[in-house]
Amino acid sequence: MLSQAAEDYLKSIYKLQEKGGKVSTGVLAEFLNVKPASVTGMIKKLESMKLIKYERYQGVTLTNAGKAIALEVIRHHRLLELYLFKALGMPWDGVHDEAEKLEHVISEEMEARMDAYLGYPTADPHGSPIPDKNGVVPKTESVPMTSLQEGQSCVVAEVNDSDSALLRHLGSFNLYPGTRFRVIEVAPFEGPFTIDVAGQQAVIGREVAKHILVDDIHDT
Amino acid sequence: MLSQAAEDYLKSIYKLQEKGGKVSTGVLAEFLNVKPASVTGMIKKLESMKLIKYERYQGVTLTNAGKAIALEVIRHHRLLELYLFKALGMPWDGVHDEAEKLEHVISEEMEARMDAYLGYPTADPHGSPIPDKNGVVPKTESVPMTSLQEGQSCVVAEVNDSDSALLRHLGSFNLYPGTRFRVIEVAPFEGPFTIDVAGQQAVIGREVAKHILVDDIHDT
DNA sequence: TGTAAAATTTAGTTATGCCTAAATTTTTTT
DNA sequence: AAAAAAATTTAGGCATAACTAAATTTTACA
Repeated sequence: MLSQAAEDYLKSIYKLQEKGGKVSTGVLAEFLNVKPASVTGMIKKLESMKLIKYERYQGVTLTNAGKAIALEVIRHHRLLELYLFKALGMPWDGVHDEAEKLEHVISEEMEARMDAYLGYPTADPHGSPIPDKNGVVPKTESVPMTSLQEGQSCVVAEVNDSDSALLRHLGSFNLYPGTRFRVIEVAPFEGPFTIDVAGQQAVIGREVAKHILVDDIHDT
Repeated sequence: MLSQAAEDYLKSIYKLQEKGGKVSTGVLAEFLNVKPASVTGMIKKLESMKLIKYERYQGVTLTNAGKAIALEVIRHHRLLELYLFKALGMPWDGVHDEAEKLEHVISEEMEARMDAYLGYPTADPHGSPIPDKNGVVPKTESVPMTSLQEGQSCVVAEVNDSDSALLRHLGSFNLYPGTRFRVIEVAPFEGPFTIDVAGQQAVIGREVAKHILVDDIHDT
């Protein structure tokens, strides 16, 4: 059985790999909040297990076996988030931390039962796609909110799930996945976005906007 | 934060203390499936944290602080068992293993939400009492099935939750907590019990009967 | 292109919690 | 009460996964 630490490394490598760019020792260390020297150690271990490929001073890549485990953990995480949200009514800014702990310990049986209870969902409460049991990740074609122009309307597709302060902030504007809004104004020089959400105006800073992916864009 | 291993020690000490008799290094080791030498080590650690009291070569006792943690873990375990059984429909012989892992990682928030969902229950699917949030354990006055006489009728109060083969066996006779049955015959020389459960006869061996606690006994 | 800066790896340490084997203490038996 | 048996503790190791500090390799720039 794989350790929780190892599972976290694989999950992190997957996420960083997804964002593009090479997954270096330093980037991984930063992401996992450990020192680079510690990452070197775990990399060797995972490499010896054939879960990643590694070239000294270069970076890591997941093997098929490693990717399968990463996706399994991510599936657990997102199913748990949605389950805790829907079945237990936990707030969307609280489910991430809980899922982070539970994802490593639930059985396949429990995973399957949550999946069935939820009706085989394809996205968690933050809009992130839930890989299916075969490791197939639902396709999405969402883009960062920062690429929007004045006058465009769109639907929130996905928001970063790990920053609960951000999530509470978005919640205060009713900016949940599925919510449609329209860009009223984009302040010049990388300034904030003023948007209209269900008749209410809200001002969203650049940094926040980077963490919001949107979908179904229309020019109005 | 206390390690999972330490929590398991405290929980085990509590359970062994409950059964009466001194909780010696050897008994704890046997119960936890580790070697006595390992127990000595953890005992020292828990003692230094003032969670247990210990006298060399004598045995351990929980302090109030230690007992509080033990009861918290047991509360998690039993709430989880009932939750998995009721909310996710997991079989009663499967919930123990899952709860064993989850009990160490759920938050107080999740505990409270499961508690509310379940209507503040006082017993798990195997009839074991669920301590409340203040560590108060519901009183029960059940006795081992082995103390029954021929002709007596009673209700199943509690069965050992950790032996899933036993649970499946009992399930096949519909012997769940709350089920009433009557003793038809007790074979001599420590022999098996023949009982009547809802019109069906069943033969229950001594060893199995030891793991069944009963309640509400009537002579018929 | 050579040197300084940055990134990475190696070497050695720490903490947890388990193990075995040997030493010690307690209990039981004769 | 002494000797044998049983229980417990000590001593020394192992694996995991982190850390710091020092050495090495790569990259970047002047």
